[in-house]
Amino acid sequence: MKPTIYDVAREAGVSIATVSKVLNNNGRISDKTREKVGRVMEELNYQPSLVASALTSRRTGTIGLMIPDIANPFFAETARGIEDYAQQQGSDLIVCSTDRDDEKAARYTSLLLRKRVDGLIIASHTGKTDMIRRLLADQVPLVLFSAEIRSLESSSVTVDDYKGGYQATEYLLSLGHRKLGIISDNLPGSKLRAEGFLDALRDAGVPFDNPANITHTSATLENGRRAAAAMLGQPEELRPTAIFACNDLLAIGVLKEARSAGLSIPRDLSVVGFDNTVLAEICHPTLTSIAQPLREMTEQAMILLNESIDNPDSPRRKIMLMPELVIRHSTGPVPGIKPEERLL
Amino acid sequence: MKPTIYDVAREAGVSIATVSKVLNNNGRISDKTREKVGRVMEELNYQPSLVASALTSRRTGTIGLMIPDIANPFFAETARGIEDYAQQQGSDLIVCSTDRDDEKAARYTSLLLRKRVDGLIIASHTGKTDMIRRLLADQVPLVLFSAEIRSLESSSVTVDDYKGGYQATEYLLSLGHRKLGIISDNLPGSKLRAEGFLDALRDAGVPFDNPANITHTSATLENGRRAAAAMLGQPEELRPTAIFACNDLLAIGVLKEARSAGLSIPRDLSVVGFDNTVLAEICHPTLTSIAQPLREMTEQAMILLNESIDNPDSPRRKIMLMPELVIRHSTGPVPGIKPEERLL
DNA sequence: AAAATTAGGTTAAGCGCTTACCCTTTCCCT
DNA sequence: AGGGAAAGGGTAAGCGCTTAACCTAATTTT
Repeated sequence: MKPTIYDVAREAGVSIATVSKVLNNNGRISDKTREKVGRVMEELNYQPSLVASALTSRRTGTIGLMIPDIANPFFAETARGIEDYAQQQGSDLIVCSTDRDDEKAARYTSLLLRKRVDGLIIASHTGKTDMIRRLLADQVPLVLFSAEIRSLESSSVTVDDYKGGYQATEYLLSLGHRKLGIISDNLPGSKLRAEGFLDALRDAGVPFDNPANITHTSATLENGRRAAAAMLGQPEELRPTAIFACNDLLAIGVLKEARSAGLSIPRDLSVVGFDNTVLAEICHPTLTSIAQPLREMTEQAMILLNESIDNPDSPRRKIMLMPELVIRHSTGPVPGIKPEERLL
Repeated sequence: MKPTIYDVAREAGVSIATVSKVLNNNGRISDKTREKVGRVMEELNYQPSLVASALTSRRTGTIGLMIPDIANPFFAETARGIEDYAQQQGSDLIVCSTDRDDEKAARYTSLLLRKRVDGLIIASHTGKTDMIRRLLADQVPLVLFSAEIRSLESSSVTVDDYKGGYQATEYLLSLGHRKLGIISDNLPGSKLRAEGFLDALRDAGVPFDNPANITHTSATLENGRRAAAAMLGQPEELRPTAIFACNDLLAIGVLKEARSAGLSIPRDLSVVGFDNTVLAEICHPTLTSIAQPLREMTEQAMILLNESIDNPDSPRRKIMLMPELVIRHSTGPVPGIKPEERLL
């Protein structure tokens, strides 16, 4: 049997309260006792049960992370950031892949609540607000990650998606592109990215009048390919010379399709992705992408979560961080364009 | 305050033992009582505390997963497989990224033990056996994943690394390649892969006498590049026409380096990777790779772990699964080779 | 009809900690 | 020297469950 606090107390000739105090380093304990108890702990290889301690102290030291899929690089990187931060404060992470399935999310949420996790970071909501609304009402410490819900008063950490879309588009315009395409997915953030795209065009006075050059789909490589195939299959005068994809996977699909259509990148087509995952470095040519400042985002998320854990009715805060354009080799100027025709 | 089992018992007019029994669906309870209690639980939105129940039942329903880095696609996919299986049985996963740092691993392990996880899946050991040996001695249910330790009597699930290396090499030989290179990393499994490589050459009677064509390094894209640069920089007669890299990341480094050296793949160079991660589909050309049967592996790992949890002194088992060659576009015949010169 | 089962609960003792509160000593001040 | 404060530690009541043991009434067996 694993030794308990009673065993330690007995061996050290003190009460369990004393042991508990040296364990948690509080209360008044003389150096001598502290040392003796410490020694006994070593001898017995005592591992205090955090489940017992959680029962009394109401802190489990574990936080739940809800994401669509841990096998998706963007979320794996997110998880890593949060894990590192949690680890620093002695907590750890239960990872829950929901596949954006509301029922699965509900099951997981319930499990996490029964496990009495200290808090939740949710990066997988589907837009259905009722479950989150209920959690909030129940005072469950929680922060929304990477996608917020405007109608809800919840803490959140996001990147400025609108700005990201705007930025990507501005950049493509500056390279001389005038016929642009956009492939968006069906997530909340992507809507904003698309808005940014459209507004950037409008602000530059570049018309966007070909409905075939905007596609909504879900984020897979194959869908990216298909969407690109449709756009690139148009007659030359309609076909875009640059495509903004709302995430890296879609963008890489575009890259692949372009190549098999015999186009050279970036000469014949420029492509910008979003998220700046490892994939952007892996593919060929390497992908220009809008980076989410993941490390800062995860750090902020943990800060907000901690606030909320320490004081359940501390004010909720929404934090929005700036995206950053990372230029690689999938983008280039429109061939033959004269410098003065470039924007900016 | 969250309702407890006492609240439910009081409202339902029964004892807490009864509530516990309907909760766990054991003991003898009439349908009427069961229903009434169930109704009260709903009304109160009762969420039984699994931490309290863990304290008595000695089952936390959580398992610890130790991996080098959750942001590494191979381990993220592993985690997903284990998570899915765990979820089916109502458990969940604490993910620990150790960076293959023994001290970090020790800290995490201790945390997991104090949290009284039901068992450990370890995919991150560094070859230092003492910590694992101690865990085993302490009867901690555990299974080694993806790399075993021959000297230890521990359950494990691995792919046949030797066979994988052999298979990759056989395939390259069958394409007519005779000057091969290998880039290995410093992990236990990779040694076996390299052995398989060398034995395949020996068995085919193909000499491997150029020490410059074997490199050991750690698994990063950049290291793959560097290693490839060294090999490809040799005079034509020494330079390999095919390279086997012991994991996908290294292989992709090779792809990149080859391209910037102006080589065309697979015409001028064939490349085989290992692990068959998503990256193999992302890169260009897509990567021929030795696949680990991840889904079966994670399933087996969970089966072994469960056995060990249910009966701590059930016999340990080592399971080795077969790798599979997945042919994509990074490999091809040596140019100009006649069919009869090919090995089969 | 008496004895033996069975169904359906209840009682109470933990599980291994934390913590408010209390009790001695010892020390310091005046 | 006497009194108060501080230092060091102990007591005991939970935290919210599970489960062995037990009890009573109803049902079955012979």
